[in-house]
Amino acid sequence: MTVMPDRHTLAETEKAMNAHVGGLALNFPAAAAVSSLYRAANAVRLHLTNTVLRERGLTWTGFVVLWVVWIWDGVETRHAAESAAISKATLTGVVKTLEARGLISRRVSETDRRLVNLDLTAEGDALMRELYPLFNAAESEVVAGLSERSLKDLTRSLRSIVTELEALDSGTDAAED
Amino acid sequence: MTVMPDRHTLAETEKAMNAHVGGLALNFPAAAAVSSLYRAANAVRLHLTNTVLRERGLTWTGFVVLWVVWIWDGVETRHAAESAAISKATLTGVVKTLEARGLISRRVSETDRRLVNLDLTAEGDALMRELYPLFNAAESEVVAGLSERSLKDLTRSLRSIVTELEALDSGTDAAED
DNA sequence: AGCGAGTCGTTCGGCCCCGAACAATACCGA
DNA sequence: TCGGTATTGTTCGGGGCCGAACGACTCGCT
Repeated sequence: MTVMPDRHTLAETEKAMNAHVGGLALNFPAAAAVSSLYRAANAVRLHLTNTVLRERGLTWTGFVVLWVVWIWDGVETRHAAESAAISKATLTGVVKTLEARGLISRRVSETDRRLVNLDLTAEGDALMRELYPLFNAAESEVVAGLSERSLKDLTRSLRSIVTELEALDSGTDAAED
Repeated sequence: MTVMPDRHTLAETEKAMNAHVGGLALNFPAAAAVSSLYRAANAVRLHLTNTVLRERGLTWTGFVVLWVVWIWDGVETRHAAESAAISKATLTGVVKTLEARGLISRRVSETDRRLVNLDLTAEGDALMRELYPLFNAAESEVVAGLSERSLKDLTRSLRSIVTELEALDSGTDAAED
């Protein structure tokens, strides 16, 4: 087995970056943070998918949608999309998949016929009751290396980024005057 | 305009969670961290894509691959896939797209005919030289709300998670004795 | 020399993912 | 009442994304 991974080291990457853009006035800590954020999110999704979800035939996004519907005892699709942080178009496809597996049901609202309500089937509910504790245990393992304090700070910083982005994006096309 | 977003509040979500799984011995801080991590990564990708990449006809992943090849002055595809944190299968498709746009070139290695070397074309190089400073400025904006100290801690914690995951995943099917 | 084991990039099938365009529906002011 | 405007979920087209299977290739061993 190779002890030294053949992928490039952090220090090597920084060196190569400097050789290319060292002269420019760039924000390296910001680049490092964004890069780490993306890598970590990907790694976590991959790990949780492979250790918990795949053997049950669920994808990450499918599980997230299931979770949202479960926690709220059924939701309208527009809220489900926002809670799962995916577009409405994506949600339509994911729900179709989950519906085909008998885990979720769609029901057009009677008071507003544009709306569609999502509910778990009995099977979906049973699955989540069994699966979520396992999923959460895997989540625990993922952040086990962080102190309680670090974990709290991490969560706060990440939420701060999300908040910042919401402000930035919503202000983009709004009136300035 | 609605001041109060109609999506569920953090506190409301926790309340609903407690109602469902409050009796179980779960790790809530871990769940909050993972959830925040995923949301933040998605939000950042969406924001940077829409503000910088889309107008140039680039996707997030396409840009990352371009960046990796740029920084290293050409790489073998296996290293590019790992650096970009995507599978080899995905890389094949992304490279095909970038190649069709004349930004990247493929060249079979002469010493080992299994390997393929990736290089930027002159056009690709010019694009990165112009684009990366803009991209980095947008990255700066994303993390502008964090103090220097918070940013550093954030990056360290995220890297720690990645490291932890690499250990977990590689140890899964390896010999234990 | 040659064969078996390992590694490389590609292909394939299935799903996620999004923005844009769309039809159905609801709401509101004249 | 009724026409304009806004909102909802869906469809469509183009890509990203992965694991599994595969053919091409290399290398160590005999």
